[in-house]
Amino acid sequence: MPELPEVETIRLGLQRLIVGKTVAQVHNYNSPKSFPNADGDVAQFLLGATITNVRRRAKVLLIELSTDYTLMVHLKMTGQIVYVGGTSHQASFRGRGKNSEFTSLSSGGVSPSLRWGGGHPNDSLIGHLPDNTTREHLEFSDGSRLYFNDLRKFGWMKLLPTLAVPEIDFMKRVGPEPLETDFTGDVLFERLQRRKNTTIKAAILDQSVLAGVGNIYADESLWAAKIHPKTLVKDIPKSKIQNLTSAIRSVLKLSIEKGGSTDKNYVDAEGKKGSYLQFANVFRLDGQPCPRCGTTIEKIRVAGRGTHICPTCQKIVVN
DNA sequence: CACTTGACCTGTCCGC
DNA sequence: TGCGGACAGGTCAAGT
Repeated sequence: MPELPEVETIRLGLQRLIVGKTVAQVHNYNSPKSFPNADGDVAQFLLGATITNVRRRAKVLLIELSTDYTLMVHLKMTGQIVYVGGTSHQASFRGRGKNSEFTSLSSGGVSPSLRWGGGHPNDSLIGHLPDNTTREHLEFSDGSRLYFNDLRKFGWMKLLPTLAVPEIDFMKRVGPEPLETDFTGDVLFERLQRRKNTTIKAAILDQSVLAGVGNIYADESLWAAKIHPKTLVKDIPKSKIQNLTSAIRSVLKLSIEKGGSTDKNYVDAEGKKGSYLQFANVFRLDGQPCPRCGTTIEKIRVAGRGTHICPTCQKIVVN
């Protein structure tokens, strides 16, 4: 699920919702890849800590604490971070919808109808929490809560010293942020030199080449730049990489504007779905006409991932 | 080192 | 309706 725009959307929500709050309780359910229990170091550096900032690097969420520790969260495929505000009355969480304390349902933020979500546009993907997908859950001193849900248990939440964050392997390896102003075609071209003999799709999914692109935005960007995803990196002229760079940036920006993509699981920090997929041109649109030329969109497999292309707009170039 | 594949998990969907 | 297999947005370890 969450690629850069989804994680950024969550970050923006959390920045508004939890900065300044103090952690009063930590609950751990079944999260084999996360910190084990609300005891020991976790309790020492998490309990009583105040949230000072919420940052993002690539697809990783960095919740900074007054204890100079950072809560790192990776949502992987099905993770969710959901804030539930307000009272600490247990009864508030019973029943789906009408008594809900979810900010998304009480603040009038109604998602537009969704192509993929199914059901009524007001439906939340979230029932009362914690539920059977909840892996961690923080309770703040004002009674509001932050839930980490993850159906498939690929995701994790870890606590480590803020100064140690840049030292972990992933952070050292990860490539540039594509929405930074200094991310130019020249930069991407240079980064791609490490993956010259693989397909362009595999290359842009590689987080060491650039940060934050996943399957949805890879397909959308390659369609926008008119590049076949199976094209080998070495066969793509620099001018095309310039186009791809612009495409990646505009696709990611549009998705952030739309609150990200909700296929099945993704919701923002307030439980709301994102609507980007309504604006997608190829992703999951196999069988439908290409918006640019009308050719039927196909689904193929590239780099082990389902991949959507317009066979007319996107041709494999061979040198 | 560069590259590909399978594993991690659980749920859903599709065909028989 | 039930069952088996393929598949799902991400990364990592292990293989070639």
